[in-house]
Amino acid sequence: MTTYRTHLTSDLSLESAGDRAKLAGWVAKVRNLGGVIFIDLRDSGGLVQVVVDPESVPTAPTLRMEYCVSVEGTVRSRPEGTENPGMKTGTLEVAADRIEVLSRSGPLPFMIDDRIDADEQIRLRYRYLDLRRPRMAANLAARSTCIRAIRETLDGLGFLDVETPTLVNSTPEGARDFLVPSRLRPGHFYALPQSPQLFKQLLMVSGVERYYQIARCYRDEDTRADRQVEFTQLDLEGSFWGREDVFSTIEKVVAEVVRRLRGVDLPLPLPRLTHSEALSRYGTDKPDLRFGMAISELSRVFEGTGFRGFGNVLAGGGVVRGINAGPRSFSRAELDGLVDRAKQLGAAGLVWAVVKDDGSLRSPVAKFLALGEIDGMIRVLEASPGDVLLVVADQPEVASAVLGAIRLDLGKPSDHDRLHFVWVVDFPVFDRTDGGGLTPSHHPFTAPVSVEEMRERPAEAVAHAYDLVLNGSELGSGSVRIHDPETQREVFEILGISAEEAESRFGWFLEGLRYGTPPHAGFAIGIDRLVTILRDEPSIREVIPFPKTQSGADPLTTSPTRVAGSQLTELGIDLTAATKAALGDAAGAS
RNA sequence: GGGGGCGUGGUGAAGUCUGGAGUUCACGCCGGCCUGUCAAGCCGGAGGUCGCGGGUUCAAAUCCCGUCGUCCCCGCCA
Repeated sequence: MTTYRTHLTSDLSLESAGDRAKLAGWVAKVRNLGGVIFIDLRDSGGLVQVVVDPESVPTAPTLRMEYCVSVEGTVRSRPEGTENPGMKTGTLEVAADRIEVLSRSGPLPFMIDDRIDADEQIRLRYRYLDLRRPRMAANLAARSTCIRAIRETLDGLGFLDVETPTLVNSTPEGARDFLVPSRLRPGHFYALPQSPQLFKQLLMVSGVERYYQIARCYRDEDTRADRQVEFTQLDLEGSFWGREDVFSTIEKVVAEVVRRLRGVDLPLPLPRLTHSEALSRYGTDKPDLRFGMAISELSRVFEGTGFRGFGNVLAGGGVVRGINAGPRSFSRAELDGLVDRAKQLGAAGLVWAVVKDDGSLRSPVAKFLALGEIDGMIRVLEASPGDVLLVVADQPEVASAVLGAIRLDLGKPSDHDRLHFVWVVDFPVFDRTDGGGLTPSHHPFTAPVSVEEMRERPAEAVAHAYDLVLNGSELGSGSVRIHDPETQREVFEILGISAEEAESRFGWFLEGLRYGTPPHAGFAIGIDRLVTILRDEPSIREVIPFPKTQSGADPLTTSPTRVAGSQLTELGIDLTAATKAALGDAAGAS
């Protein structure tokens, strides 16, 4: 098969018993019994046991863990009673007659073993060893399979894979850009792209009609378990498309990825939920629908209530909402902990109530509630004896956000064995900023459903914008785009971006829109996140070969690093005195 | 920018609350024994500035202050 081998370990089976085999790989384990030596040989296909008998190999070389070796021998079934059912190749072994050490390994910084997790920083420092672990190797393979499934699906649908630049213009809104100084134009900078957005829209102007790209994107923001500064997305756009074309295409892609990585068929079409419904029922725009515990509206139940805690809020335009946390045996301390948690999340308080067998409530506020209110709560929350009910009275967004967070605290499954995809549709065109202004909910190139509505009530206007959510995680976003320069101008105006400013920053793009732009729509899916969930990994870093730490460092290469002063001079860059001082440089030196 | 967790031979953990000799366990490493093991077994051995700096104390892995690294979360992520 190659210069060094005839078989991968995964090629071996009982049917090849009696065959000659030349294997090459790494020593995963040595069991030296004094005469016979067993080696677990690992290659990219898996593991197989190699038997080194002193009669066949009188002068076996010293073998230690992770030595890279070449083995020649005969495939045979294992003697009866020595099979290992825990091993894929556990019914067979390779009887070696020649062993050669191709290269030795020093003592390992940690064991190459899925059962043991070394400190992540050490794993990253020696990532090349970490990636030898079967779980990590499988993650790399899953990532590759995912991208292959995407490409094959989209190639079959007539999409064109087009590359867009990764040295682009910086834009002040959105995430921070990574900047790249220009040597030929000192004082000028490129930015690394946060997404290929404007280029793919121009490709629609170019008549590409169906575009996709596996695109590397960069955002200079703090990382999280599900975010890296550098990440990969499937970026996709179609001309003469509305949102249904986006949905059906993305659903085909996702279903194929899930089929190959999970071996299951996703029921299509995927369910949909409106943005406002997601917020009111789950308190978030990325609801985890693997479990219920939805938020219910209780305001009408408490209309005219004598309980001032609720009555005052209702009178002030607030709402009363609650969740049924189901049958639970919380201690008083645990229930009080939930109240603290609600306060920490910004609610004035939280009312808990346990349904008693006789249909009454055990609750600090039970004595303030009318019988009809208690019955109403039980009816709306579909509560049974033993259920714990949690109620928040506050402004609508606060009540839902707090209950949504507690819902996740109490109910979120810790694994991703089940998959629950949902489209969250009808995002607003704009969100309110803290200062009371408007900011794009998605991005400023998103088409409003109705231009009239956007003009008249911009803060309430609904956009042709949608997210794909999997198990409470935002996988990606998309929208129908604005293809009409006049509408684009109006959006900038509402955002407070003057015509001159829009022209100077996006003029190159806006001009393109003036040359017969087809209606178009598109989407982008975070590949790292998708693979993370499908592999049931706790962090995005587990599916990225060489990820960065929370401080943006790479323990393997030690990047980012300082550069020679001459490089900075060539770029016309001078570090500030404060930076030099922090670096311990003498004044003037760099 | 903020809140929290963690940092102990090469690795993982216990010890820290309640200060008293670098103590313990497992893996790995080195040497020896062992011919059907498979997280092999048995015997012996080496290996640590308890992240770093300062303070309190007769005495600090342990208490206090600071700092660095890392992880989780909030902010942030059009």
